[in-house]
Amino acid sequence: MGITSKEVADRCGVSRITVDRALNGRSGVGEGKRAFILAEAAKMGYRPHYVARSLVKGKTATIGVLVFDLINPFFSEVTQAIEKTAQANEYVPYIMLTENDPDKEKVLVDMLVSRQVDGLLLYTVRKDPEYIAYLRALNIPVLTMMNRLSDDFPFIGIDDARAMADLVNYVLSKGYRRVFYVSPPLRHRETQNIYTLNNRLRGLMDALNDAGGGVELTVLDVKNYAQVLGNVTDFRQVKSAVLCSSDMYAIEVQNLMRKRGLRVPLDVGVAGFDNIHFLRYLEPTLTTLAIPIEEMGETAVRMLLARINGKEVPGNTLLPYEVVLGQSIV
Amino acid sequence: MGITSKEVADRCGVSRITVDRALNGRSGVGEGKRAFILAEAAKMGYRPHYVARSLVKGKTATIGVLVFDLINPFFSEVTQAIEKTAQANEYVPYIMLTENDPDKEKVLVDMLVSRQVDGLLLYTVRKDPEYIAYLRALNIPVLTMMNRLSDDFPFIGIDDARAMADLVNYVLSKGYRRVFYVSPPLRHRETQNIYTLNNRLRGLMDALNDAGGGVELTVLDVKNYAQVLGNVTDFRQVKSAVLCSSDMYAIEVQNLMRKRGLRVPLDVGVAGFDNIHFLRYLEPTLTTLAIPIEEMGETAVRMLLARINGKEVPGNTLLPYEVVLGQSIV
DNA sequence: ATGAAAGCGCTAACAA
DNA sequence: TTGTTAGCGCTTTCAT
Repeated sequence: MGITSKEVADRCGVSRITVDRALNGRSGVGEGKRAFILAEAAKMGYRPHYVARSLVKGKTATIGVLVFDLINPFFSEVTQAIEKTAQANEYVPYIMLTENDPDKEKVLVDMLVSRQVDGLLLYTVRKDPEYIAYLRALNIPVLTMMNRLSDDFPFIGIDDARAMADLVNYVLSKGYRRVFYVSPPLRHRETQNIYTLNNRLRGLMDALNDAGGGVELTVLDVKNYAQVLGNVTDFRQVKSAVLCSSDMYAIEVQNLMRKRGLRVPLDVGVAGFDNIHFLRYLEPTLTTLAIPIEEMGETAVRMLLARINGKEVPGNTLLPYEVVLGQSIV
Repeated sequence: MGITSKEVADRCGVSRITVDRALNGRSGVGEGKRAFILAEAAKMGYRPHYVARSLVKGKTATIGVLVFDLINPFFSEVTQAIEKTAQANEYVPYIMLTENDPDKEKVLVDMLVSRQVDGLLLYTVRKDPEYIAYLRALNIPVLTMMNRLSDDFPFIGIDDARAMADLVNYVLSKGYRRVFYVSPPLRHRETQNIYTLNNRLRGLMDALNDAGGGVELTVLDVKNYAQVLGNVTDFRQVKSAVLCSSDMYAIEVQNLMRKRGLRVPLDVGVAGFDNIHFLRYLEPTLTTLAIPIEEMGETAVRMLLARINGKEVPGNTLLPYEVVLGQSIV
């Protein structure tokens, strides 16, 4: 295909290794000769062959990244930060999507490891012991994000339970006494990794308990939550709010309410979770919990690269979060 | 690192090549022996070394994908389709973001080629002849998407001009006689590749011309378009609509109007372009132009893989589009 | 400062 | 059916 270092060497009348030294800025080649070689190489359109280099070095300067999808802005935003940070460190990420398919997750990890990624950054949807053992046996750094998997792998995320509790306390402080909680199905607790979702629900429960009762809670972890919510007509009887496990649900709920002619927050309050970039386009502004999405992607990559370079990293990194006071809760 | 095929061979008392044949389903190995080797390999945790294979095959089964960013849903959606299609064909995409930086674009292409991608799929922001010559000299298949670059590289997209014209004709048919057009800056025509944007503007102009005048047009290709639009108070004097080069602008405009207490579409019409997935969460529903985003990503990868496999593909692929009749234009 | 030899893990071509 | 030889393009000893 391309020009090889051998061809450059022949052209310059030196050995391959001398070309290598010149090209990679290593010592052991005279300045004049180095300049000459560089010029010749450029003229010939020489380009280093990363695959060959990887083979001999045993490092590819790639990382494998597994996320849910790219439709949910939370993931596309964190993925963007991951790509940016990797790029800045001259690593290239393999970005692969699991789409909530545990089997696919395993296949993808296998594929990535075959391609000799130097490390893995996982938003995992699995949590079975076989998978943990499998990952451990890979003998490459693995970092988990948001959905914690096991003590074997450093984790980065936020304290979801406390975050949700803080958000709920804020809502309660505004006098809301009836709460609907919208979340994806929480039934598959045993098989799927829903660490994050579980913690958010737990935080909600804890906050309500600590408030000493008196607040009515309805958990809507069903696909047709919109229908169920649509049948509720007496939002104003008790001051009511719909809390959501993510901003995407909150946006849906806001529209649902608008369609029914209900005003947010006058008739019913709404709160989200994540603080995706997209919220800036919404009106009324959404009360939500800000995860430092960009910082998380960036820190995750940095920590993974540190591990790859043999440095130790904390086993548990919880980033700061913030309750965002929007107009949807008053 | 991992187990090599040589180790499996030693363990099985055969030669490396026999293991290779067994593992890759090639002929030239007895069935009993094959089964035995496969079992041993699995037991030992053997995993093919893709880097070594790539080196000898001269193919990496990777493609380089350059897109703008992942924040804009248009790109994250098309990228998702690209990843999915690549994955289904056992290719892995390197997804890299240019963020509208022409210099970065070149650096990234260089990096990808060094990593021996089998082909490139570009949403390019450059269009200078040097770049075209450079890409041609790479001698690997290059496919361009949305922003056409040159006849040298197959292109996939939609007929932006006709699409915009169709959309505008629909708007005019509703009696709108005053049009504001919101677009990113169109000034850097000479240096940046704004093929798509240019065509959309041209389609708008053409449609207005064909309508025989009588329609007032204001092009807002400035960063502070919101301010300018904010100063317009007489939307209802002449039936007015704000058309946008993309849905993201249209969403911003809708909110802008809502903030000012103006009703869409009663006081002013709004139309977007792209039909991003996110629109389903908006109210009132947006009139827009549907690009088959998923189909585009899928077809682009398919065509690129066809080229990689030595097949010819059309130089110009225009996908069907559709005017989506939302509530924001009546 | 320069080069020769060896090898990363795999596979294509040829031999037996 | 099985194995040997050679080599992909590069880099790491070790020698000169």
